[in-house]
Amino acid sequence: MDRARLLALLDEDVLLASRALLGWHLVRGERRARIVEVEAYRAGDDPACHAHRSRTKRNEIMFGPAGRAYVYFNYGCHWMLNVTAHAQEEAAAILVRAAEPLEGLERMYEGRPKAKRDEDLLSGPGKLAAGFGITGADNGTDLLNPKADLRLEPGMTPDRVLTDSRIGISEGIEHQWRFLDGDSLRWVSRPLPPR
DNA sequence: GTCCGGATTACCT
DNA sequence: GGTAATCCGGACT
Repeated sequence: MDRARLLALLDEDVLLASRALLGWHLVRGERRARIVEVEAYRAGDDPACHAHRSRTKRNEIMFGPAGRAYVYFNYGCHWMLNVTAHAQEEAAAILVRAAEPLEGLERMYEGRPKAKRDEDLLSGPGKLAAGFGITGADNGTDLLNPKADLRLEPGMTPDRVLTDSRIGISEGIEHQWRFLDGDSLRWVSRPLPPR
């Protein structure tokens, strides 16, 4: 999976792109982590998506090109990192929920001073943003540009992908649009429910 | 394991 | 001016 292939998937189908995004590396300076958990959101048939109701100042990045960072603040204390998908009217995004720290863990602990174990560093969307120092200033970054400060790089594709309902929403819970690397469950934001 | 406060943004009335 | 928001961390049991 190279950048061109991921970008094509982002333009075509946010659900396939979400699966494909698992295993990619999120890189900033000396910090590097492998994405192990994501969620898909899309405007057309998904009331949980910020772009479902209307285009606003907050969500307008989602209406632009695919592969950009959509960063927003919520609950008064947490930044969230999304990757935009689709194009133009078909607004969609992929929320990056958790990653396995690979390099630059000392820098991640600086952003997450209360973390006690490596598993606490990036195991949640707010934690991940804090560990990478992601804020609204990163909104709109082209994550597939190899020269970008914050970017995506190809990594090891998971052998098996698990699905679940998305977390923290009230509508659209019937969709199994949470995707996890089945062999990296120690790094995810919350365990899968028993089934 | 469960509960509960947090403190900002931007959308809406 | 009100409120809801793709949640986290600390304090408990």
